[in-house]
Amino acid sequence: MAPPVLTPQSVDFPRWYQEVVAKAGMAENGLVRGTMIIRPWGFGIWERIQAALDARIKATGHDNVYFPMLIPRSFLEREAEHVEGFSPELAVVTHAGGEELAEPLIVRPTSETVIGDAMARWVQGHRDLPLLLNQWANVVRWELRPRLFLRTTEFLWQEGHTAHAAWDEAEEETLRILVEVYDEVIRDVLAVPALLGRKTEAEKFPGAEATYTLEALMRDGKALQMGTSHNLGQNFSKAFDIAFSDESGERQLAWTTSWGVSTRVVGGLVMAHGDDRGLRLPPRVAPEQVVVLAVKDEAIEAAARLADDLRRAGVRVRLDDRTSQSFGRRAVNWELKGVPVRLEVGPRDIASGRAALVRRDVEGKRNVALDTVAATVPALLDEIQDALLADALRRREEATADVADPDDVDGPGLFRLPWKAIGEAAERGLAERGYTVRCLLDADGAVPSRRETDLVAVVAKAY
RNA sequence: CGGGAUGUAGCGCAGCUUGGUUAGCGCGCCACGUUCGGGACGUGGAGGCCCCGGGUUCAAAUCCCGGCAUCCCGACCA
Repeated sequence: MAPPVLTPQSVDFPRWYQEVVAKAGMAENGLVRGTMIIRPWGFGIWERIQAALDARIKATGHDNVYFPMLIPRSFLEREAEHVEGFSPELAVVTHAGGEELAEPLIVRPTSETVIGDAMARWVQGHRDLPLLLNQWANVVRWELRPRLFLRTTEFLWQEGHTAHAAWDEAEEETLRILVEVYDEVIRDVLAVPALLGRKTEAEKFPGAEATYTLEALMRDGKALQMGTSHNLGQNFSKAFDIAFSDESGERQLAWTTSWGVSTRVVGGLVMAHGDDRGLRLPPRVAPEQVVVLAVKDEAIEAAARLADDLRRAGVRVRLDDRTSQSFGRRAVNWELKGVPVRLEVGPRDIASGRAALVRRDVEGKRNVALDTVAATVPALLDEIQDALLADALRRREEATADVADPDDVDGPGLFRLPWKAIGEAAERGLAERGYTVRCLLDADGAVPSRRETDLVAVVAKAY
């Protein structure tokens, strides 16, 4: 037996993560500290996520736009909490064109300010509302401790920015994005079950009135924020004068929202599903859903035919006919990359009209008929998609404990306890021990409304 | 910004203490052959500003001074 491909998760989870990201060909460090080179396999996964998000963002009525990456420093300073929140992590351009700039430029850490400025011009009357915008962009935040995908200096994301005529419309928008866009993609595409809730005052976005979040459990018992949606109230419309004339001709300030999902979710996908052999990709995000592996030269032709059948059945398929490499090496490699299904075709299979089918999500191989298997694969991919979600949900349930008191919070996993039992003082106490309130839920485990008082806090260590 | 460590081939490392032939090993890469149903093996080969700058010395990867970069542990975060 060859030595293990990866450091086992149980031995050193962070090391496992770094190794799997590198060996699966997902990403590596860039030349500048904290930056990331996303390799084809990693970018392929991101493109699938991006497509799923983009489709739902458009389906809910938003239009894509693009704003510049450079922002005058004075702009950021308009919203007090916002500057305070971001100023430590800004990258600033002080020189350009061979000269020192009169006003330094900020490389955007997020775009509320520039988009707010444009909105102030674009919104004049109530008929201009709601204004529903989204942009795909890169942003820069000078993070102190970067980790590939999870926290990089520069990252890719989408940021939605909307303006509304009334508070409840903004609130509705904030929650619609959370539920109809983010949760759907994270659950149905990434097969990651997330808890949807509200952030505490301590954890909310700088400048927001309320921040909603999707929190997912990773395999080491830590939580990861997969996305956020903010109701900005009138904070930014005050700062940027986003105002409109209502039906009665009164001048009113608009209510705005912003929301984002970043390349961080790729890291979440890795840590939610990956095992000691590598990635386990849900079929809907897998750049290749099936690999047909020709065991020997004599089998290449039959393998190619099978790959064609699969392609016609609508499956993203890759033919591996690199017979100059050993079978074992290739098998290990596809497992590292997490391709959901592998079909092995060798001379012995051809002789008996079959192929060996290997699912990445479960142990074992089984024989299937070479000429009919293609037709059954789409249903099998759905089954794998569901199985990964079920597995992640089961893990989360097993790792969730109900406790009565902050002092009972100890060890990995999620802890549910009454928010009243914590409060803002104990929240700081938990933070000293490395725990944060990930989100607040209502008594039924749903997103709490603004007025609810009987809240449940979910506490965990987080990335 | 504090504490710790490291910069030598694409990657992982040895050599440095005690300066001295042509700087070495494993993986990877290239060629050929034998292999090939779970990380194959043999033979041959390519690949180095030993992080940068200065100093000591007949002689520096090795000793000294300065710089830069990266990694790990804490405080900030999508």
